Order: sequence, then C-alpha cells, then structure tokens
Amino acid sequence: MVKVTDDSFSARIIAWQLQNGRHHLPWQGDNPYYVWLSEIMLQQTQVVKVIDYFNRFIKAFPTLDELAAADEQTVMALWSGLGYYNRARNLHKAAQLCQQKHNGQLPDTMSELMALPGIGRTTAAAIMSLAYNQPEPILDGNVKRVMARYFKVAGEPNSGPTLKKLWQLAEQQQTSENPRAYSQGLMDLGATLCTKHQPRCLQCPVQNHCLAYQDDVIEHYPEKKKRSKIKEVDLFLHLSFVGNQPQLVKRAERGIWSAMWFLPEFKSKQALKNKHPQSQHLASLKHVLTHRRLTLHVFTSADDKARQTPIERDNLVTLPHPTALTHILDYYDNHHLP
DNA sequence: CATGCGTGGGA
DNA sequence: TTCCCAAGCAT
Repeated sequence: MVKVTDDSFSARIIAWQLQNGRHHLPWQGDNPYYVWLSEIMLQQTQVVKVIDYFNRFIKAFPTLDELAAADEQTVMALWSGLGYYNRARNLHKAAQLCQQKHNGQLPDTMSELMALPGIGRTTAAAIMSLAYNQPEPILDGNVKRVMARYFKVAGEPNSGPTLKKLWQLAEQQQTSENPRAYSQGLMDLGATLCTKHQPRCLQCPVQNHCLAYQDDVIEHYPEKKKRSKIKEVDLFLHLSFVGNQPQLVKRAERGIWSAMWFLPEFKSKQALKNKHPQSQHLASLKHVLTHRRLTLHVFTSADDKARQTPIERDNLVTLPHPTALTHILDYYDNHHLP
C-alpha cells in the first residue's frame, strides 16, 4: 500500500504541520497529563492566554497524582481569571477518578476518557491523537472552520445536521499515518492561516482543492453561530474590610461564578440597605459575560472611604475568585488612595 | 435541542 | 460602541 505520491488532504496537512506548524507549545509531547490539562484550559480560550496558566498549574501540580491529592480550593484558585470555572472542578474530580479507577493514569480509550467529567468527544479525541498518537478525529472550532470551507459545508456550525456532516467529514479525512501531526496540523492551520478574518489562503497547503476558495466565498464559511439573547442582570454587592482585607463569601454551588469567593450579594438595593444601613453607593460597574450583561452595584460603608493604604490582596492568591472582583478592588483603590 | 457558563481581544 | 468569538461540555 505504499503510495509514491500522496496528495491527500491529510498528507498535505501533516507535511505542512511538520514544516510550518507549532512545535514548542509547553504541553506538546507525549505526556497525557499535559495534553489533557491543556485541552481543558483551551476550551473556548485562546492559546496566548492559556500558556501562563498552564505553566503555573504544572508547577503547582507537576503530575496527575499531585493534582488528585490537592484540595479543590487550591486548584480553583489557580484557575482564577481563566473563566468557565467548572472546568477546574471537573478536572480535579477527573484526576481523583483516575486514581480510583485507572491506577492513577489517564485512560487511553475514547469511552473511558469521555466517562470522565469535563471530557467530551473532541477533548477525548485530542488526547487520543496528541498524547497517544491514535487515529481519532477531532472537531474543535478550528477544524469546523477548516472543514466548512474546504468542503463548503453550509448551515449553522453548531446545529445538529451540520455537526453530523462535519463529524462525518472529519472521520473520512482521518489518517492513521501520523495522527498526532494531523490533529495538531488541523488546529495549527485553523489558528494561523485559516482564520476567521483575512485567511492567508495563498500559504494554505490545501488551497488547491478548497471549495470555498475556488468559489471565492471563504468569508461566508462557516456560517455565523446563532447567538442566544444576552440578559441584563443587576447585582447588589457590599464591599467591607477587616483591616485591609476585603470581606468575601463563597458563592452558591450553582449559577455564575459558582463556589467562587466574591463580595456578598443581595437581591436588591433595599435588601442590601436593610443589612447595611450605613453603606453608600460606590460605583456601578459593567461586566460582560457570554450570556449576561452584568451591572455590579457596589455599596460600601462611609468609614471605609477614609482608608489610605491599598487593599491587601495576598489572601486572594489562595481564594478562587472571578476577575470581576479584581476589577471592583482596582476601582476602589483608584478612587480612594491619596 | 436550547441554555448556562468567563474573559479579553480584534474588527 | 457593538458584535463576534477562542483547542466545548453539562444539563
């Protein structure tokens, strides 16, 4: 079955990856723990942002064993600022399950991987191909974009029928030749050449057979994602201090910033005023999430405004907290220091 | 199948 | 300013 010339899609992707792809990302290699951790961090997040978090994380937890042995607060604290915090909780749970069920190792089959919390088909397939070099097709945002253009796949990319087509195409193109380079190549291509805006088609290794390129409709594929309506939400928050430390409470297990430490929240201004009659309005800050547009109405006690030193934040290093907390504290410092 | 779940950067 | 979305998954 030796082909003299292999002009297939996968062969071109692999050749391009080996020559032009990324080879020095800190998680690249055959360490399944590194690959897994990076894949979780990279869900809906960009590489440039993940690198620092990844390096800090493996410094604190160099192995799966050490992650499993850590307490959840420490794990989540290292996730602070990265968003989608249930990823961190699921990661920690999954590490403990690996110890209970898989002798402390990350499993190497699709079904076992997908049985772990936080791992779906794409993440499992990424681990299979990148860590174990097994031929398993991935379909992340990059691959969806590449496939949708190359094969001119119409339809909203996350709708059932379109997803089915894209998965079929991903399966058809999958190769057993060099699964690691192939998966990495698809992602590298999507991230560096086949970008959403201004794709660099002239440098693309599969430009010759790309249907969207041939018809000059690259910018129309894939279709735009359907977006659910963003709701406006008002939060009423109370900022107080003991010494220089902001007083925080752990949020509920469900909802936005679940189980994260934040300012005490009230259902209304009236409820806040009832509990803290002396408090005064400090500011109303906007904070936008994917599906919510938050207005953070922050109230603080009059006496607090006499503070002359910056807020003590050392305790925040070990407390899981959302970025919004940092923004509020920054605002306070910027308006109350001499 | 629709919705919930962060954040920051680019156009 | 506003919109879009980046290596998705759970419910």
